[in-house]
Amino acid sequence: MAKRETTKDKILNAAETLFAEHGFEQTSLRQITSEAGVNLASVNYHFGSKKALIQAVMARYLEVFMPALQGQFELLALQPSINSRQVFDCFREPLRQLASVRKHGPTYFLSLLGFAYAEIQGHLRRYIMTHFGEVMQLLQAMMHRANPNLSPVDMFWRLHFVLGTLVFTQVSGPALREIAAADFGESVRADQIIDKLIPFVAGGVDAAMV
Amino acid sequence: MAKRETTKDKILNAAETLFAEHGFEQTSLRQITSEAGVNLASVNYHFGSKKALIQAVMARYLEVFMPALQGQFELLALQPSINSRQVFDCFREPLRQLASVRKHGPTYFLSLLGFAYAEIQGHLRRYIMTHFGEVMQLLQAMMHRANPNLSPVDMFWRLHFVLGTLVFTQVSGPALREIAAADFGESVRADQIIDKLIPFVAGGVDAAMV
DNA sequence: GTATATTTTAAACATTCGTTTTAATTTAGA
DNA sequence: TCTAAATTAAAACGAATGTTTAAAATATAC
Repeated sequence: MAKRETTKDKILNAAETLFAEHGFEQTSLRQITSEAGVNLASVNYHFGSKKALIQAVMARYLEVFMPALQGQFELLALQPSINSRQVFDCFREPLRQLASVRKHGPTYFLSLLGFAYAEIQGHLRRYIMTHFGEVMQLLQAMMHRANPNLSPVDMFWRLHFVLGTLVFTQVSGPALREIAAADFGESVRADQIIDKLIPFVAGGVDAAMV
Repeated sequence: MAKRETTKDKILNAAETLFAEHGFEQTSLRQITSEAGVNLASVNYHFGSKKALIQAVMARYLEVFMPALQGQFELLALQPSINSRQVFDCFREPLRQLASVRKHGPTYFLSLLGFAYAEIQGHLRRYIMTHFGEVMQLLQAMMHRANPNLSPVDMFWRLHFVLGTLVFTQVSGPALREIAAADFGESVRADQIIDKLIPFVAGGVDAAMV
């Protein structure tokens, strides 16, 4: 039967694509409703406000991604010894699974996360901490087991450096991929950047603190 | 005699502070002219447009920073062997010298750079490449000498990861410093973050490519 | 000192944005 | 089928933005 796509879903899908490509603030409700083929007012009718729409778009992914990530962490926690590389590799499978949410789910999600952090820093941090605090604590615990010599405050900073790298890469990803393709003749798919990213951040986290 | 501060300079100083604190797009011309105590229209009279004002603010720092950085690179190039850590340490002194431009020059500059990259990616990249291409080529040469085993394309990506880390750290710096101070009781001055950053990025660049 | 050029000022302009309103239309329940 | 609720539609609102205009004020040159 496959019931016809509802207005709410049309908005979510159009918003997600535009948000991932141009950011939240750069995308207007008129662009979204035009792309979705619905009336402008329906966003406020179904979601209440633009901010609530943004949150709904993020939630659709986070509710799939976070439990999957937690599962990976719990699996890794069984190991007798852990290193940073293994912790970051935990992100791969949950990220891949986002393809079930939407065709380009993995790419979209990272891009959304990047813009969310860059544009509305405080809100996203608070949302993640209140809704998925357990996963974040697990991440911290894993990182500490992987690097017990690093002080908590130094680990705090390095984890945010990691986040920064991820965020920036996704936000400026299309432009960088274009340059890389032009300069080196090597075109990198969006979902392959994480293969270049993980060794880098693992190396950074494991670096000696001078 | 210390001639009275001209309108143009008043605008530049007010704009710089507000840009560094809230970003370019988040800062309106009315905020700037109000803070500077000048008329709204004087921005367009003296600079032509907001975009030109942004460029003027950035240029004031880049024209001091880039030649100083080039000097450091040329000094390092004389060494028989080079490692990544030494390359990144080259940024310290030029950054410190920005205090001569303005009281909080070093902090402002990094913050501006962060916002510039996050908000108007293409423009800044193009501006830097056309005006300071020689310095950027020197940086690439230095990094290649420090890590000859890394392919050019991999080095390209890692350098942009580094930039991303820097950018993000500065943009979300105030919020992060606040959290760190609250959670760990350790308050870090803005200009001290770079001490935590350099080992991280050096470790990331030197990581083995799996 | 006067005329010219430069700068400052106040006001309005033209867009764009998220949101609200009000009426029309569709859907669902009795 | 009739009625009430839910949804869609068109239009306008109110606020904010960068920019332009045209007159007033100031500084500069002869």
